[in-house]
Amino acid sequence: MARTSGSRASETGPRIRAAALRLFARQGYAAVSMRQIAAEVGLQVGALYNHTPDKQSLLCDLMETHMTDLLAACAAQDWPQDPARALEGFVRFHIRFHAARPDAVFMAYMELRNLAPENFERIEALRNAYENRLEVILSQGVACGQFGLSDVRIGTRAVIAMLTGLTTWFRPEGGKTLDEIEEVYVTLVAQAVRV
Amino acid sequence: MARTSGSRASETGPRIRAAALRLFARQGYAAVSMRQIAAEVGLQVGALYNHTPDKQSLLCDLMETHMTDLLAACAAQDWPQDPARALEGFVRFHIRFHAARPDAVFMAYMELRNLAPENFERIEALRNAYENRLEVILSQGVACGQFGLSDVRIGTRAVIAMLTGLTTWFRPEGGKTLDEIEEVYVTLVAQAVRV
DNA sequence: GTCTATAGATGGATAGAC
DNA sequence: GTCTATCCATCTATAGAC
Repeated sequence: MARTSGSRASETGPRIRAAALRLFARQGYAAVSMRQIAAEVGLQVGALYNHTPDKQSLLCDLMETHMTDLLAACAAQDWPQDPARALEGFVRFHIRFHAARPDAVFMAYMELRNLAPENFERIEALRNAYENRLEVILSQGVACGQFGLSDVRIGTRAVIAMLTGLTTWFRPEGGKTLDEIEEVYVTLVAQAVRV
Repeated sequence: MARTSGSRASETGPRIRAAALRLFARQGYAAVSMRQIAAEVGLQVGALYNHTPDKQSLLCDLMETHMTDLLAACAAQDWPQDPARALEGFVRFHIRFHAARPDAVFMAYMELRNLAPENFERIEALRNAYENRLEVILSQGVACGQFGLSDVRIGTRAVIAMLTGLTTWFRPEGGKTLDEIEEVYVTLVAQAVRV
């Protein structure tokens, strides 16, 4: 209560996580040291351990936060009954959500193998829950004859890979706006699965 | 000439590279130690340095070998004049080549950021040369009115991402054979780009 | 809650004997 | 060409002063 020293103490945790996210995404979990994270935040190494039990927990927290944010945002969307319209909505939602947080997406994709086994299982379950949203849409479209997909499971993975791949090359300063790219993807996906 | 000691000395280099490839793909470059690689081959650490100047060169060699193999195989294909048939050929070629070497593909994709800058540039150029093969096919299809793609550059990247994503989940022991999966992808891609 | 200091382990890479 | 032994840097995590 005596000190007001610049910022609330409770903001240090989030700042550490933000720095770790940046660094993990750019250099990879194994290549980033706790010292580097501390320096990025303006702390000494020891101080980090007031905010996380260890490096692995830091990674796991970031991954879990990203996945639960994704699932929450996905659930908050309103999903049209019509499969074709739902699919279009999914493509737009996925692109916008992922393009808005490239670091988290990149990390979530690349660092799965650096999770301890029990952490991996939990994160993997969250990921499957998300992909299931798309799989249900494709199934419904096939069931009612709107989509001509010969294998829903493969189609789901193909579409997810195509959409997520966008974040590996999209740069806001590039020639195309995100809106323009979104339109191209909407068309590509819609045509790919139609009868 | 005196010793025949089990195997030719000249096979040690390839065995080191094979072990490094396996480990880099499974755990990531930064997470793998030279001691681990040596143990996998049945050597002590110091002996590795008779076959590679350092760890970075080992990674770079593996990446470059993979990319030049890919380009050579791609050039050896015979490519139909007709864009639709060429596109089908590309999909089949890409899937087969990549499914046959999942470790190399995974490493080539994940470890780009661990290359020293000058190495990165060289590998990136090789990658662009490969993607250009697809871009040319799509351009020709658009030019002659067979494809309805609204942006060739985006389409190229979307298709590559979709195809390469296959290697992150395909397992030979899974329910589908590679041939079956290949057919699904051929259809998905052909439909995605048609007018 | 952050600091300094350090423990204890492990990393890449080298030297010299064989 | 491989071994043993080692240098030296760096790493994660902890201890204790403030």
